[in-house]
Amino acid sequence: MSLNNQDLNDRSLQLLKTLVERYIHDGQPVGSRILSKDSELNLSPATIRNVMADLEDLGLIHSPHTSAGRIPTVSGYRLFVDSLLTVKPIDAKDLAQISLGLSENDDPNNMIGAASRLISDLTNMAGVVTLPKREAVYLRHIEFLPLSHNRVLVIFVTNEQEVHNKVIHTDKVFNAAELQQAANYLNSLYAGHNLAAVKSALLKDLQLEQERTNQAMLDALKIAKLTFEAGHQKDDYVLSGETNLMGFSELSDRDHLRSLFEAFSHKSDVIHLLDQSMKADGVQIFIGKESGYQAFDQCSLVTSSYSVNDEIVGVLGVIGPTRMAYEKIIPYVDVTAKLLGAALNPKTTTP
Amino acid sequence: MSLNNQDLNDRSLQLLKTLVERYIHDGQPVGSRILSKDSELNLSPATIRNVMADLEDLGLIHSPHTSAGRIPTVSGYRLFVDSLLTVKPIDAKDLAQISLGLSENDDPNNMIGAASRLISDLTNMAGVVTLPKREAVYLRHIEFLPLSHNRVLVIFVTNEQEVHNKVIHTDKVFNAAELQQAANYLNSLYAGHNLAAVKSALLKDLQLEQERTNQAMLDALKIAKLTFEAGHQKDDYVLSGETNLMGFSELSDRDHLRSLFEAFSHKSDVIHLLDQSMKADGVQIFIGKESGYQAFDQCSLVTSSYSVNDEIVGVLGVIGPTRMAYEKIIPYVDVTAKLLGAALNPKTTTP
DNA sequence: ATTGGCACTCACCTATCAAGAGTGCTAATT
DNA sequence: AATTAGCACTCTTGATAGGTGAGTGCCAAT
Repeated sequence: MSLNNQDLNDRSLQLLKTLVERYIHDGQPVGSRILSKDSELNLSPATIRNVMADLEDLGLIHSPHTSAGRIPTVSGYRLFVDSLLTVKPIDAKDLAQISLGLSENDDPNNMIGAASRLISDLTNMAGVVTLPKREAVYLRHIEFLPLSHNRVLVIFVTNEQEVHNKVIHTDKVFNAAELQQAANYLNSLYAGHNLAAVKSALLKDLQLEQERTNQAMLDALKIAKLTFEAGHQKDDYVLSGETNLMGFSELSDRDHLRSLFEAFSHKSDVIHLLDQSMKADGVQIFIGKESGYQAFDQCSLVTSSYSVNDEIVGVLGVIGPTRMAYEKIIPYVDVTAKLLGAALNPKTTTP
Repeated sequence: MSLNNQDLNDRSLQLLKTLVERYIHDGQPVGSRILSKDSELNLSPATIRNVMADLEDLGLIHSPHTSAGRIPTVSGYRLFVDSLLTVKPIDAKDLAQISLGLSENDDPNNMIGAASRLISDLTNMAGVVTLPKREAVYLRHIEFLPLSHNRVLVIFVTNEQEVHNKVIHTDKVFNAAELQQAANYLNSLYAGHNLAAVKSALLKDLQLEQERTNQAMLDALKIAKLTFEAGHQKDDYVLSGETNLMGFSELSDRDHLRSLFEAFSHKSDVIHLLDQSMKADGVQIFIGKESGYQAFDQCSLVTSSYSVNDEIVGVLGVIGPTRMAYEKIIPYVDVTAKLLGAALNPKTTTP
């Protein structure tokens, strides 16, 4: 109704704030009487009703039915978290729990799982953390082992300590010694180089070598080509505490729960959402249908990217009902993401 | 009431059978009138009622309330699946789907996931497959890479193509060359040997070497000890189609669903159950509380172990409501387990 | 041994009613 | 001109009551 500037005065905002807080707190539609007592404005319920009617015209709140109180809409929540929210500092005990929980691990993969479990336990909602994925991934070491027939097991290490393995099918059958030689050759040639660079160098070298007809090296390059040609990056995340979501009455409708959990198993939708918050740093919030996915209808997603060496490598987040205590959740997500990044940071290098 | 032999005549059993079938089919308590028409015995409802009263005394069926029909108890189901069931042959199209689905993969881990998804899709319930775990696991190849400080990345391959990796902390700092030498030494010493044997040999060799004071070899053995000392076998399984379970009205109670899904995430209970069916070969069935776990109250678990080279290495199963179509599910589980075993069988070895 | 008949039980559906919470509007108040 | 009291109205919620139908257990007849 475009009453925009006129009606969004301090008082309306103040009332919207208390309304949202109150609704988040006890899940019941908030009526004028309650709001009149809850806010410190000393206004009569009648006045409050007028203001609420305005807020409803603006699409910030709405009534489930005539004789119920008001509930924030998505826009209402959005305004609330963007401008009205006063975040609470994180509890010292919880902070300690996070640092401790993250310091217990060496293996990055375990660390991701630990972070996911920590944030889910602390918030009593679902925790989700993407596996770290670096832009610059360099090849550290490669190794081949012969399998039966013309199959070869490839093991290669990237970025300090990330181990990958796959099975490739070669044109001819190689024995262990030949493969060892190929690996040595490739390691001397490409170790320490960016993987993207390796791939393009590979094609060039392959052509060059083809002319020189050094069979052993040619074979090595061919094997390497097979190794790196298919994308081996698996976008994935670790989810914990999904079952916490079953405790929330607003999500406990069976079909709703089902589509939510189906989204969790298919992963692609969640990945896509998380990828979006990968771009920004700092905390990002998706409220209800803002995400664009039907399954997340009554859910909000609070995320923060985490960084290793000032490079954003992943996202940590919490999934819960739209009606969640944002003022607590936001700092928890923020801090956990920061601590996770720090914990993943390789210890100061020494030779 | 120990009327055992007398009352469990063919007629009673026949009626129990049709009762269970009917209940499985439409989920409603079965009354005497329906049963009278359903069974081919041409008995009046009154007679049926007498028989049902006997079956109830024997604890095979029970009434949810006075004026409802009868439902099988756990014992009733048990008797049904053990003695009364006539399994249906598997659908040819589905059989083709299974073989096809399992033949598309090279990586054993992918294959497990595929099997889990296949069985869950075909049965419309939850599919679960344990990762294959061989009794006899032999060391194939070991490799070390230096990390920062005194940390070393260990990669070792067991059983043809299973790649493991872990980070160990050594007493002193090693460089790449030293580690390479150690790996060579250990490979020459232990490659091809059973892992258990390697572990014990390690301790012996360590003592021997300590006297001879060959530092390089001593170091190698020490590193190996660190590598193998902590149990690195991770009992795990791949679960698919959990969300299918949300569609069954008898499980859709929120708390029930929650404890079920919590059991799925904690894994240990499920693992324990699956381990039990690892011992037997052929299809095993746990009905309702028979499993001993509260969470599986209204669920049945149909499992079959699967074998590679005549050695049982894992379990494939289906989790669904107690009221499931056993006559269809059983052969599906059976066949899928067999095909999975076959698909995992390493191709006939050639040098 | 089987069956028809009959009284009885219980879940389930529907209608009705009263209470309570909350609203919107209007007129009075500040 | 903003605020408030008052009032009629709406809609949910919970309790109560009646009716229906499916199904049972038991008894007497076949």
